[in-house]
Amino acid sequence: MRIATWNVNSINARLPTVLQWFEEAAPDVACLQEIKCVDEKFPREAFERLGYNVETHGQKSYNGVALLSKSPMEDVRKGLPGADGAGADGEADDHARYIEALISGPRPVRVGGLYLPNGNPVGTAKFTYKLDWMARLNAHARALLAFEEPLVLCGDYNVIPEPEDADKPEGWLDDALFQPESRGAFRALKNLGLTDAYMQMNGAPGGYTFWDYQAGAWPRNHGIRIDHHLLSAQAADRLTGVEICRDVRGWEKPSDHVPVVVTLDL
DNA sequence: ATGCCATGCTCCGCATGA
Repeated sequence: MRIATWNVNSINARLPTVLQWFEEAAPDVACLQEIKCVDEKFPREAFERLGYNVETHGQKSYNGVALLSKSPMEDVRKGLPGADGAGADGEADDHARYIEALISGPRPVRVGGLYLPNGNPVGTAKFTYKLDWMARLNAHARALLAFEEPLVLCGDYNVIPEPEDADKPEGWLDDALFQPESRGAFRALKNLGLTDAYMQMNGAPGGYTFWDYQAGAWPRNHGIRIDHHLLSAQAADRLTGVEICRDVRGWEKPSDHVPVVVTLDL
């Protein structure tokens, strides 16, 4: 069972590139982020032709997540608990950033796909929203872990966990992705009992998943590792591989993120 | 010190991203 995450930066602007990768990589499950469209404008048929069941939690212009699976999905959830209620400032949270389903099969696995808020600039409501969202994710992860089943929470976490996860960490010191509060909230997630799949399987510095479009970040390899798979113990026990599809960043009309795929022996 | 590049919409300039 191969489970992918990929922030595609607009599914409709990226469709030929995304389909090319799906035909080559053929993941069993894929979580997409930043589809940047409402459900009705998601190119559902293109993925159904490749054999996928499609669930979307879309939004106009910004954010939006999708979950694709070759096996049928059950228990589909769109939005974190509390996410469609009130945020810390009392305003309704209408960001489409989380989708989850139980992937059926001989050994079911629950997969949550997430697009964690960027949080820049630090010191604004955007940063407190990021931390508030991470607290809600923590509470939901805690509830899911109580099932003691294979669980994968993957997506664009918008957190650089450690200095080794950036080519130029000094350049990120003032950024929301590398604040002590952001890193601490990510660490708190792991401390619930979740395993960072990349660190378990490889852990070598330089496993970047994002390179900015600007300032020649890709040719200079000024990357960061911010797309992660966090695994429950029951999933981590069966983890056999992690692949960062780095070459996709060099394709024509690329996303600024690349796909990351974990393999579970389920 | 700023913008660089890319996206979608309010569409020819703005907001957002990381």
